[in-house]
Amino acid sequence: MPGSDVLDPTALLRAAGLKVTRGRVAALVALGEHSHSSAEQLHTHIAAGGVPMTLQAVYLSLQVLTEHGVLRRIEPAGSAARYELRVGDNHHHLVCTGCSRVVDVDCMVGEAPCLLPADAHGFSVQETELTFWGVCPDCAAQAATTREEGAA
Amino acid sequence: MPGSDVLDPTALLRAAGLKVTRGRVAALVALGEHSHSSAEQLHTHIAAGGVPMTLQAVYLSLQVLTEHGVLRRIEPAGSAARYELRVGDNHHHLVCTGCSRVVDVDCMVGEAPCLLPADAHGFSVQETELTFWGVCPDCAAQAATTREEGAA
DNA sequence: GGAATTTCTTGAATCGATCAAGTCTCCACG
DNA sequence: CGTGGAGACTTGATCGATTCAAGAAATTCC
Ligand SMILES: [Mn+2]
Ligand SMILES: [Mn+2]
Ligand SMILES: [Zn+2]
Ligand SMILES: [Zn+2]
Repeated sequence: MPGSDVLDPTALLRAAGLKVTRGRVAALVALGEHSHSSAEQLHTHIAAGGVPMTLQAVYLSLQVLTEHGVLRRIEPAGSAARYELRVGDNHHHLVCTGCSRVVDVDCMVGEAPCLLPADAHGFSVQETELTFWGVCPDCAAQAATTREEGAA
Repeated sequence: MPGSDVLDPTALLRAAGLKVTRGRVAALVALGEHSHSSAEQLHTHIAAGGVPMTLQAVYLSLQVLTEHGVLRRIEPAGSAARYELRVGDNHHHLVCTGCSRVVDVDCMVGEAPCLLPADAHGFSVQETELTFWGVCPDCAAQAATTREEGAA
């Protein structure tokens, strides 16, 4: 079924004017399968896929891809930077305070920027970063189990 | 004029059940005068105020004060953690992409949490963190000057 | 004022990320 | 095809922010 592939790494790289290399392709594929992963997580996934690649090479690829707008980099407080392929769509993130899992949250108000401060203090606001912190279902279940065990 | 003091470090510490020490008082006073400062900036301010205190001691004090809810700690992406005395009022921050300066932004919708995601994905949302990124007046002026010089 | 508790100092270590120099790969051109 | 040169990748060092650990000093409560 041609065209059913969600991601064409080669096309993405060519469109960005970047060389098509094994490492970059591997990084893009890994990100397509594991969005919001850290550099180390991606390195692990890439290695598991059979592509030999240094962690530093992963960092380099992610840096270049981010600089060229192919990737988006987010830095939730208290955890390593995460990367994703969704760029330029003004979506937001929900971060679990237990396991640092990150999931996408669409903007609830409309187009970008979906929110502006009441008083900008003379700043020219270019980006509205909205991060929700909470506990994901898995962590909530785990906490419930732990409480039961403690009470028993 | 008794009572005109904006901050009583000793009372704050006692209320939190913490020992009143020179270092903690110095940290609170410095924060009162320089909100949203980093640990190193606070250390510099404290030293300038004539109080001998190690950078590590500043980190320890900030950690304890944050754990006890006396301080709030924020971690803007790409810069060191900042601290402030405004706790529990659900206000937000405006960060300059040029100099990392941080200023307060009051919530524009109402009480906490002033915003909730359209789809919480099963998470129990506990905190809504909203960060605006932009360029502050000083940096904008500086950029304008630089451009003029470049054009001249 | 003195003992017990905690905080502070000194120094090392950690984590995530970046830098630097040399080697290897991609790809445009012959 | 075959090759040359820009630019990726590897290896190893380095960095900044923060934390950890053990002993010395300070604070609190009697
Ligand atoms: Mn996302
Ligand atoms: Mn603030
Ligand atoms: Zn979780
Ligand atoms: Zn600025």
